[in-house]
Amino acid sequence: MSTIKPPAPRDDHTDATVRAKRTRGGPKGLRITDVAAQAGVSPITVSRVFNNPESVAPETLERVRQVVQKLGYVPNRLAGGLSSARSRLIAAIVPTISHSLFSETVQVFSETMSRAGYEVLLALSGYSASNEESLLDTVLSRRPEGVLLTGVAHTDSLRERLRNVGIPVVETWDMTDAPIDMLVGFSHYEIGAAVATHLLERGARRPALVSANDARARARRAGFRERLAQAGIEDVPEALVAPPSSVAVGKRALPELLARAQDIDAVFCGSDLLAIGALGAARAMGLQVPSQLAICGFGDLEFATETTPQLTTVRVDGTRIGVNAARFLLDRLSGEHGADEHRFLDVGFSVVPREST
Amino acid sequence: MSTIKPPAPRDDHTDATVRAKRTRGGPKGLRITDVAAQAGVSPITVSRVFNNPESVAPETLERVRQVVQKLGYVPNRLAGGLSSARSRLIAAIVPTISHSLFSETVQVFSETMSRAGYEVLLALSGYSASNEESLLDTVLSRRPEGVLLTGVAHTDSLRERLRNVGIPVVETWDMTDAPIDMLVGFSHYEIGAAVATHLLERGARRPALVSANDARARARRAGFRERLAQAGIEDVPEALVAPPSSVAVGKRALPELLARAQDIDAVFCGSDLLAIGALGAARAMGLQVPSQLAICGFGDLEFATETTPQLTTVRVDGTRIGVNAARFLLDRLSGEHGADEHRFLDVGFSVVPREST
DNA sequence: CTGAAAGCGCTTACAG
DNA sequence: CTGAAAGCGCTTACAG
Repeated sequence: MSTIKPPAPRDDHTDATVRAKRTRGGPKGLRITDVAAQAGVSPITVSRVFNNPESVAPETLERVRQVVQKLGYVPNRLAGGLSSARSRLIAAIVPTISHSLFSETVQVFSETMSRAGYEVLLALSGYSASNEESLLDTVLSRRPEGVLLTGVAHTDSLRERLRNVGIPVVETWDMTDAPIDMLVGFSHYEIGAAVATHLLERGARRPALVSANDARARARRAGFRERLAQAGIEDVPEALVAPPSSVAVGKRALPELLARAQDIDAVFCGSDLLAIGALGAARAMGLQVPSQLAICGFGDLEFATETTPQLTTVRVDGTRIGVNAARFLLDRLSGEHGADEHRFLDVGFSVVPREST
Repeated sequence: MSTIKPPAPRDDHTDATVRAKRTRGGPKGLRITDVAAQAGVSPITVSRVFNNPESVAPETLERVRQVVQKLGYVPNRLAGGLSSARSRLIAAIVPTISHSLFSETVQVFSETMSRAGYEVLLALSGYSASNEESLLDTVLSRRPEGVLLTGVAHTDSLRERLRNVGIPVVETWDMTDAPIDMLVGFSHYEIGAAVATHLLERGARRPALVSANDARARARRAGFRERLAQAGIEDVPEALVAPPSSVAVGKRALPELLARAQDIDAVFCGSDLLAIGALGAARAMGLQVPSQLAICGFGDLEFATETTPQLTTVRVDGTRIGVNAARFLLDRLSGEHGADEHRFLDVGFSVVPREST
């Protein structure tokens, strides 16, 4: 009997020895080699069962799948992603999902991506462009294959970075001539103008504004003011409010405005929640809505139509944005559309006047 | 001159050669070795700059950071996670985030996790336990360090799997004696009972129910019916509705109920949206709310308080759930609390009667 | 249809 | 405070 032991012929043993030597972490989970050994195939074949099952013989496929099932093996996508440079991850950076129109977009975006085999990494930026930029770095560390962004007001550095990494990007919920890559949105400027037109047509003489101060709110404000200016109205009382917009904030904003200009006869609010708050305040002050004071919101939240028929609102299709943003990304990822094809979709909006409800 | 070329002594060169040989994917992004070379340190030191900066000399730290900044290097967390067995990922599996109370929970959960250096993988299960189970596998393939689950009604196989992987788990938005690990929620059964009590106290003699058919809705239904049974009311007209619950669905449900039992004087609806729909239907039928028909919702959505003071509702603190779920997970991850400490928090609820608004 | 070898880009566990 | 060696668990790009 030789005293020099030859290396164990079985992989099992070798692996165990090597692992014991390193002692990284505790007992490790199942690896592809465990499944391969049990099924009597090579690890590559197991990999194929997950990633390219058509290329595996039916019997082999079945055998491997049974072992996978029996062992409860779940492939490690950190390893898979590293090796294949395909993370199967999509990042979505949105300001917020609570009390918000964006939640609809994220919902359908996530559903659509999930159906296509991608998972969604959610990052909440809270309306700050610099915050968004630092979140992007965090998110890029996962090597996502695509990114959904909210709005078009990003830092230059974010824009540049994203162009450099070369993954597909969709900007949403806004409009610009110079998107980073693709875009699904609508014009906030046009909304402001349309609301101004609507209010003027309804006889408003002294319109006011309750608005947040983010990029999109500013665009609506600009459209609103410029349209009013065309009609000779230059002085537009404004109440700027900090996010998150809420009923309570709207309730406080209206009296403020009226204190500054008591002849206000119309208010454009940055969201339906603000509009509902303004409506509450108007009622409390004995003002008739809309006869004495017209109020317009933004977002057309489902409940608002039902509960506050006095309010005009602006309807925007967050679901359509989410679905199409996903499609744009998926088409690019599947190679159906080239990287030079900067697709663009304006989903539009509609002003929903009080009478129509 | 020898014709046999020795291996290049510089790493730079070797790397390039090796990479060219493999040609996996196109031109690769920056790696930690690129930063290391430029900064004149080893890759391990660069790694430390990101993961353990205190252990690096101040000058070295500064130098490396400058190179990182200049190059725009973003570490690859697929590689980092694989190597360290720390993915810095937390999975959140929720039924939906649109029109929903869960969006609040996800929002604060995500914010809290993000502040602690974790990212959130969002998975939308849509109220199906089997769907939830298959989503879990997808999600586990990313090797998350913790999982947030909605509700306590999971498949046995999900429960077992999750116990096996041994990562911290928080179940939320419900209550049970046998959680998988930790829990932050409240009792839907108790809510049903409390609403029944409330309606009875207000003089209801013939209460009805509009409810979805998921596990939590069933628990509320059970509490509602059992409390009514104690008061001698065994026959409770019910309308079962499919998710997603909406104003429109509530609007249709009420007439259905009344067609079956025209003497109904109170309705407990599974959500505020349903309640608002029922309110609309009641108005359309000329019924006074609450004097002729009391309506109770669930969720206490912000707008509801303001716009529909006729409705009673049940207030539940989704934000508190999210914050505490995150804390539970983080405490466990930081090692402050052992894996045997199955923490538990009942955040309770409150019935908000119509008068209080 | 299947597999052996090499590599993806990091970090661990030492040692100094 | 810093680094050389080895390994994390997969997949690619062949070859057969």
